[in-house]
Order: sequence, then structure tokens, then C-alpha cells
Amino acid sequence: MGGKVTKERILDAALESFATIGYDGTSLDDLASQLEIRKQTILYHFVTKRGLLAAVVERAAEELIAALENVLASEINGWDRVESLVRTTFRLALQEPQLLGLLREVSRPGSTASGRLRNLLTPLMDRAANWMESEMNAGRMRKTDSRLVLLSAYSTVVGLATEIEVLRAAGIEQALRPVALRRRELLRFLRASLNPIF
Amino acid sequence: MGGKVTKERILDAALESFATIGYDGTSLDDLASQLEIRKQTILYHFVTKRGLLAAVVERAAEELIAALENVLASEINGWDRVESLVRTTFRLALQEPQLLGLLREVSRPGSTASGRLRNLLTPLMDRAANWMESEMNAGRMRKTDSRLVLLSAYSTVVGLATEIEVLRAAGIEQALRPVALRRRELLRFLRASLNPIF
DNA sequence: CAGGAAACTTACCAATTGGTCAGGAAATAG
DNA sequence: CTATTTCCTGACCAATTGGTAAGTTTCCTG
Repeated sequence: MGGKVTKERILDAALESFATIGYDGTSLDDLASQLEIRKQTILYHFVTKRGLLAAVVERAAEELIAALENVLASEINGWDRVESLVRTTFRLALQEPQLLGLLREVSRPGSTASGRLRNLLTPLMDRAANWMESEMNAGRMRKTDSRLVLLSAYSTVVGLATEIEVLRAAGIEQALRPVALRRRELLRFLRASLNPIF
Repeated sequence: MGGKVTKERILDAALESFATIGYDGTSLDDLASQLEIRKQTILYHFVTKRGLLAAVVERAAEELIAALENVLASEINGWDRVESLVRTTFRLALQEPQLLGLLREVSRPGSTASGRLRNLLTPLMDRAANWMESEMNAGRMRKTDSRLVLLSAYSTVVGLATEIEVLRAAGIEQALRPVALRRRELLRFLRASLNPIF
């Protein structure tokens, strides 16, 4: 059970915990005993609690970026590319709802890692905005405030976390349909904002 | 500075704090010193920290319910009533974003007061669902799962909290336009779900 | 196999946490 | 004016918090 395994297990448990009961609600002692490990092991790997959060955020962002990168590397272009990105994001969100929970926890202004998150997402946003604007200039997209559209899309995705939890709290296990609905809404919104024809 | 004033001041500060840095992130000592009061005063009025949260939630729910009650008491009916309710909710949300922040904080499954919130909102939801179903039976609304539609609307509103914060974090002060956009989307969604003609 | 680094733990700590208890002002009732 | 209730505070506390220092064990490498 040696080597990198422990570090990864800690990250998994921390992600889960941060996403559900929050950063402040998570105690290192609880986390450790839950993993049948001593708290010092956690601190050995991540130095501080903030360090742990940073690492969790980093890994989550990497996963998200890797998934998106897949699409960005493909030959898909124009509106299909937007749609493909949205679908990929939603698929990931459903597969790993903790990612959303973490995102929500961390995009809170008072959050310990909100700055870190911004550093990770800003380049992604910049890239997306640049691409959109070049599409606009080429006449393949309607001219609008690309940042605003992106932020709207972003907050829709983060809002998913809330939605899934609300549905679950209301006893609706199968959150698939509402989520699919929301995706359709987002796509419609994007189409309306971006499609030069429609 | 005696009497009920202190209690109200505590509730105000607590709402603000819970909504921004969360329940766990709020310490009674900090809250007290911020109000230039001793922590014991808080505990005198609300007995425990949970009690304080419960009181904050209760007051916020009362405010929301009062605003909605205004519409419900009016003569407006059918689709107009739905639209009026949505507009009232959004207006309140913009006037007092802390209410949204609290809602979001508290609808988290691990939250200390999620049960309390459910107790407060369930009757409201039941009433709305009953009304919708009677409208459906009368043929004035299309037949769908009323609960699902309501929950979807609910999570849209809660998601507003995230959206406003994200926009603010991105340096977009004037969140009015995106919020209006979201309201339009919600109304369109509701119309599509409920209107028997469309 | 020796030795050092990496991984993990035991022991300990200062600070903060929510909360108790008893007492002092201040308003209110008799 | 006295008695009592309401409101607020100072002193104190056990438990938990994140974190430090100093080992011990495990593992890899020369």
C-alpha cells in the first residue's frame, strides 16, 4: 500500500469531503481516521490544509482541462465544436458530481482557493474567448460579449451542482432527465447568442 | 441600544456571514466582535449556533413567503400568476442577494439546517404543486410532473447566487443583464412545460 | 548489505471553537 | 422603593482545530 497510492487516496477523500461538507467543514483528523491513516501523513504530503485544497483543485482542473482538450484537439469546428464542448462538460459533470461540488465550493468569494481557481480557469476562458471572437470576426458567429456568454455558461454548469443536490434531497434519484433538460437549455441559449443565422 | 434591536442586528450580521463565508466558516467570536458585542449575548438570544442558523433561515423564509403571499393573494391567475411569482422572486433575489447565498449554503445536503429548510419549503412546494395540478386537470396547463418543474425552477433561483458571485468575481459589477436573461430563460422553460397551447 | 531518502507515525502544542455558569445592569411590575 | 424579569457580560472550560518536532519504518540505490 506504499508509494503514490496514499497520496491519491487522500486526494480522493478530500475531494469528496470538500465537495459535500465544504472546506471549513472538513477536519484533517476526520479525513485521516476515515482513511485509517494519521493526520500527519496528510500534512506530510500537502504541508498545510490549504495545500491539500490547492492540490485537490489542481487535480480536478487538470481532469476537466484534459477532457476539454480532447475536443479542442479534434477537427470539429464552428457550432459543432461548442456543442461538443458542452456535451463533454455535462458528461463529466454527471460522471463525477464531486467535481461540480468542489467547483461550487471554491467559486465562493470567501473561499480559500478562489484565487487559485481563477488562475487555473483564466487561461481556459481567455482561449475560449479568443476563439469565439475570431469566429465572430470571420462571420461564423454573431457578435456579442463573449465573456458574458462564457460566464453564463460557466455558472450554468456550476449551478448543476446545486440542482443535482436539490433533486437528490427531494428524493429524486434519477437526476438524468432534469440535467439533460438543462443541457438543452444551455445549448439553446448558446445557439441563440452565437448562431448568425438563427 | 436595548431590547429587540440587538437580536435583529445579530440576525443581520449572521445572515450576511452565513451567506458569504458559510456556516462553518462563521465563528461566534468573530460575529460578536464585529457587532461590538460579547459572544455570550449571541448565545443568550439563540442558545446555540445551530439555533442562530435556524433563526436566520426562519426569518429569511418568512420574508420570501411574505413576498410570494402577496402575489398569491392577488386576483392574478393562470399563466400570469406563474410569471408574477417568478418576477417577484427574482426582484427579491436582486434586492437581497444574501437570501440567495443563505439558500445555497443551506440546501447543501451536509448542511446543519437543510432539514429545517425543507420543513419550511415543503408546504410552499406542496401548495404550488397542488395548484398546478388543479390547473392541469382544468386543462389550463399541460400535464407534466409538477414537482420536477418546481424543483427545476427552484434550483435555477438558487443557482442565481452562484451566477451573481461568479460575475462579481469576474469584475462584472452590473449583473442585471445576465440575471434578466436567466429570468427570461426560466420563464420560457416554464411556458414550454406548462402552456397547453404552445 | 549499507546508507540515505521517502513515507509514515507518535507525542505534543498553541489557538480557536462552541458552550456553561454565575453575576451585574437595566428596565418593568407591584 | 422593592422585586423580578429581561438583557448583557466576565471568567472559565473541554474539545477540536491545524500545525511542529522528532523519531521510526519502508524502500530504493550504489
